[in-house]
Amino acid sequence: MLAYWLLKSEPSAFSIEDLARSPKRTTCWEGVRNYQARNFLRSMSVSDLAFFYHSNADPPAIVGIVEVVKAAYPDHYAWQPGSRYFDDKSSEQNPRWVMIDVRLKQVLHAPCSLESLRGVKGLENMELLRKGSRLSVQPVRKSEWEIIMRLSGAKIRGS
DNA sequence: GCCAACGTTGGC
DNA sequence: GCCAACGTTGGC
Repeated sequence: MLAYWLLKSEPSAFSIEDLARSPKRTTCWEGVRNYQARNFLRSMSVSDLAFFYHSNADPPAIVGIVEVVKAAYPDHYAWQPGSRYFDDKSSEQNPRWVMIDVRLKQVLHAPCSLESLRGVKGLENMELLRKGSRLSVQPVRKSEWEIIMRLSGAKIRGS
């Protein structure tokens, strides 16, 4: 069963333009260091779709659509001393954190700013819009996905 | 830059 | 197990 997600990235760290320039428009999604977010990464399957969201941006917005092309595997950055993602409690023998690979499917012609999504009927319970929401990996309901796809004018089929 | 909302850490 | 202190996220 195809599932839908939302992935946050600060464009100053890694933007949708960076992804568009990446080899095969594909990147690993490393650095998630929150247990709830990690568990969502583990739940992802190849061919699941996700919104690419620019956080700490002007304006914060959903800017594209990516596809999961590799399911969760150990995040080796956690083992690298000096990496900003280093975690001495993670090891090759006992990996604590995981990453996935995603490929860019589409850059939205009309990005959906956070502000523009507030008040949209059907998005009342969306995690992204919850006050104080900080989850960097979050599930998106199919109904929410379809509403946003329509708003953005994106052409990808959601089935 | 401010600060609310979190998650984590560590003393007890 | 509680909870205060602290660090981080991320909108504004």
